[in-house]
Amino acid sequence: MRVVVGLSAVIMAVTGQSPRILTVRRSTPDPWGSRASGGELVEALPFGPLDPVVDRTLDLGLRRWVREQTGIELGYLEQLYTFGDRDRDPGARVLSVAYLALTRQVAVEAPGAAWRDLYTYLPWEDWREGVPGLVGARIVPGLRRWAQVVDDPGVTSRRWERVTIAFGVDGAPWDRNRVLERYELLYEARLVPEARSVPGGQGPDPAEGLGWTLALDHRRIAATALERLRGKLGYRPVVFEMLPATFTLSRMQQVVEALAGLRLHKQNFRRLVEQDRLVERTGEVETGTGGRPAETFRFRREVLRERPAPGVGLPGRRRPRSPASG
Amino acid sequence: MRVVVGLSAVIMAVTGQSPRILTVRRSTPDPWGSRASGGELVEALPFGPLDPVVDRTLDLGLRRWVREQTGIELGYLEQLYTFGDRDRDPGARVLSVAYLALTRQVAVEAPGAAWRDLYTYLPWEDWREGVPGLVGARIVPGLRRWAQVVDDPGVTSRRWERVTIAFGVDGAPWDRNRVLERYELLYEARLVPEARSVPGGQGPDPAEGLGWTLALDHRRIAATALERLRGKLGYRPVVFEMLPATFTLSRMQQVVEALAGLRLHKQNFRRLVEQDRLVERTGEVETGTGGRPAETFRFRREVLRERPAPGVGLPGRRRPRSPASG
DNA sequence: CCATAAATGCTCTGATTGAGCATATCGAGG
DNA sequence: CCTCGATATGCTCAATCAGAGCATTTATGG
Repeated sequence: MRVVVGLSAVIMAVTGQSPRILTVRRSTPDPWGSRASGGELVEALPFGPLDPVVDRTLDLGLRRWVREQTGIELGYLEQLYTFGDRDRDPGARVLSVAYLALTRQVAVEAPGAAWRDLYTYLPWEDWREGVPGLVGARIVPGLRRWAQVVDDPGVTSRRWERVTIAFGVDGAPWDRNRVLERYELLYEARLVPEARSVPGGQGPDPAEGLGWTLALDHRRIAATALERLRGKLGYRPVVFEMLPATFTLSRMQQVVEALAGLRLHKQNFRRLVEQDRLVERTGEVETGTGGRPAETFRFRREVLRERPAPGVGLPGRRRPRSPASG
Repeated sequence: MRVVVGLSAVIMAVTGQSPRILTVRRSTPDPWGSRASGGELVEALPFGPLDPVVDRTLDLGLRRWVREQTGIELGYLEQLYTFGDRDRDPGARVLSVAYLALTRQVAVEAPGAAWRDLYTYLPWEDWREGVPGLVGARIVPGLRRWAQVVDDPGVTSRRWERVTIAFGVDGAPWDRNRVLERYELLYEARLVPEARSVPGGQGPDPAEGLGWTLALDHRRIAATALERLRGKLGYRPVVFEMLPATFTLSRMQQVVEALAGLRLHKQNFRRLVEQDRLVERTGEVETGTGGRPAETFRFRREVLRERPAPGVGLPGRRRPRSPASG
């Protein structure tokens, strides 16, 4: 059996309050073929083949076809994970090396390409307005059922433990970084059918499906990307890849909140980034924000030489204060 | 050009004070061929092909051939990175998916296989006895030269900035997690020739080489593994994968120190893991340690449901106290 | 001029970290 | 039996930090 290697990209930006990813439309049965194959069109992450002769490195290969397909010249790029389950794509053994790219949002002229709100696909990850309704309404019940349908009590309890840890049930805290674990639980419990199991799969899923689907296992790739990015926010200055050269602290906070999926205390956020000397004032102000004009800042590169792990300092490193009951 | 996919494994354990990795001997020119190819023998990470028909997932494929080749049944396993530079292996386009496996040390009977101290290959990463001598003696001078040989002052300053950040020069702090960055700098500066550039490459490098070499880019893979593991120590209970079911806190500290490459304050270490309820007492003691008997502990699984990111809490999150001069 | 909306400044308190001093307990040697 | 050396384990102190909330400044729109 022949092995085919492809490269997929999660290209992320933040517009307004939304974390966005770039998607394209591809035909269902043969995502490798061109639009001619006549199948149904589904939304997918941009992906392309590795050219083993031309592309000196995997990174360069990805940059090449992203440029060719969308006109975007990628900046920050990082390898995420290589997916290669045998039944991923029936027919051939497809290995797909997934990448995460961060960018300021740019217009894309490619046909079929669009920036979509990431939480459209992973709605349970957005806690900015509090616990998302569907966690209590559908996810937890669904997962409880999944844990309980098996006869073996050992399996049930192992499954349920995973649920509590991943979704913060039963007094466990919500860990914003366990994005992939959550996705995989939902997948195992068949609450988020991947596209191959839902031939029609476009738009919000019928009946049981949660969130919108993407082709193949692309939603899993998106989850991997979000997990990586959330983790990295805290110890590498990646936010700045998604901000213009100068920006207000409010804007910066907005971007962080969009990615972390939670609200932050404004004054503390400001104190942290200033005290950590992650940014410096430009001296300019930005007016017209509806209130007092905001000073603008820029990333202070020198921080890289001053602190070991410069990042934005999100909450949650703290031990929960002694719980009432053990 | 045909693409070949292989799987390599960094199998780690800690014996005594040493973090070890499992290595095998392979013939130089054709690492894929069997021992018959007659070339020189070099040390390499264990690796094997992906069987696209048999192996349902990449993980399972790796577990399969590790079992077949070494008899080891792997436990904790995590994908690290996929290496695929074109000139990685002259001749074919080789894609190698690298994995990190953690284990308690076990005897391996496979011929040519051996447990080696990881710091044999990356000696500058071990700060347990203070700054390793070769950092000041050879690395920093070598990198300074590398930064300065170019004419373009922009290049020089960018190179030097990378050096200061990666190696903690010029007042910058040493960041134990930037393992890969350090390796890549040394590689670019040709201070750690990879095996293909050193046909004889076994044993401590002659003249300029730092540390022992491994076949191909396997030393880079080992660096990637160490970086990942050091990072994860702090927020996932991975140490326990490398400890027996019950252990003393001193032993646990020893393992953490071996991996993190630094010494920890004993009383604080103990306070942290106990206070974080990462472990619980077994009630037993272990005698014969040369002093007061040590109580033994076991991993407290429930911590996963109590804290968002349970790990061992290494130093370094704190801001450096106001430096004498800005 | 007044109300509203942001942006920014500051304070308070409990936790948490980094260091160091002090005590307990075992084995070996006299 | 007593002392010493080696660990293990307990506890305290001060500096720093995180989480919350109150207060002030400066725009814009009646």
